[in-house]
Amino acid sequence: MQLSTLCLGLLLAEPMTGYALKGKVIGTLGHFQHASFGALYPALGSLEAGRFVTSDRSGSTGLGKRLYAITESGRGEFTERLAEVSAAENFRSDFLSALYFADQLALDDIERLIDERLANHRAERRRLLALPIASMTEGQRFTVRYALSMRNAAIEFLHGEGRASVAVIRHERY
Amino acid sequence: MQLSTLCLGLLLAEPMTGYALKGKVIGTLGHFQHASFGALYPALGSLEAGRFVTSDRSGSTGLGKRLYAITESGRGEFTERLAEVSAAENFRSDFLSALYFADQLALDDIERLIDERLANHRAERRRLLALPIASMTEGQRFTVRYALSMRNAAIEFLHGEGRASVAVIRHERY
DNA sequence: GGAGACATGTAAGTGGTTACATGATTTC
DNA sequence: GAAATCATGTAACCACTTACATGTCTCC
Repeated sequence: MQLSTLCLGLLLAEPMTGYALKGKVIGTLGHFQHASFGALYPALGSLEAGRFVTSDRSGSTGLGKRLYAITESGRGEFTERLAEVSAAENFRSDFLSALYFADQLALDDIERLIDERLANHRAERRRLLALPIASMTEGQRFTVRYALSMRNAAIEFLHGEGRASVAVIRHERY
Repeated sequence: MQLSTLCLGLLLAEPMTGYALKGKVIGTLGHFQHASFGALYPALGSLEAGRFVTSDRSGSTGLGKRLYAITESGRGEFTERLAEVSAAENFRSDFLSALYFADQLALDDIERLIDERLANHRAERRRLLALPIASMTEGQRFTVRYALSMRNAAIEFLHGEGRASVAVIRHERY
């Protein structure tokens, strides 16, 4: 799903600045989407060009704060785009790519990679657990629980089999 | 990890055509990487320009079959690139993006999305289970088991909580 | 000689990222 | 008045994807 579609959906709830929009994406959709300013502002610009959002500039000097609001046509566009999304997931892992070539890697590097990945998963699990579940819609809670169950599976795997695998590789080598 | 790095690693084992390289990526790294010809041939071209691979054209007429082989400098380059990879994973999900906005979606669409995702996970699990585990290195087996444990977690979640969530949404609406 | 797999490539476009540049507002 | 956070934007680049165009080899 494109960032612009995400913006449309988020603006359904209330008008927001681009900056706030980025915070929302990172904060509440961060477990399956990303956003950078370099992508966000151009996206908002083209959304405005298509009259799917309007923007209200409060300050008049230079770059003022800009409040984006969705239009009627924007609502229609969002509904249309949402109905078209597939159930696809896009997973790319440098971690697994490296481990695939584990036989070319030093044991230290393999262990470092696994520990790093484990730390990342745990940090993300903490973040997910700290989310304000109570104030979310059921759909939003669903995404959090889904992400959580994936993280848990990954942590469990890496903690158990991951270390076992390193032992096998060590044994193969010496 | 870039496609060109992957190619380098795969060519370590034996010289191959671009076509075979793509088959390898899709077949044995498909659970965490992608490859299209439009990306592959330019990548091989720049690898050759950097003298990291050589190519041997067998047929002389037009576009002949081209066997790519890694050079000594290519081996060095691969080792260097491999040592630099981080444990990062890049996960983007249109599925979760849509579910995040479940309150804007018809119940039928929600169910369709979950069923589709479930079918995808199961198909991928079957594919992973059919892989020739015995002839793989321990690192390669590791990536398969990791992917498998993630798929299993997703299937279990969607099969159980997924349906429960739909029931909650249905209940909220009527 | 037709079908289907094998095989190579290009061009245009996409949806970003990274780095940079700037300025406003709040808090101590 | 310094530092941090809030805020907007551009330019260059990147690693792809999609669609297209072409041709070969093998098997029936």
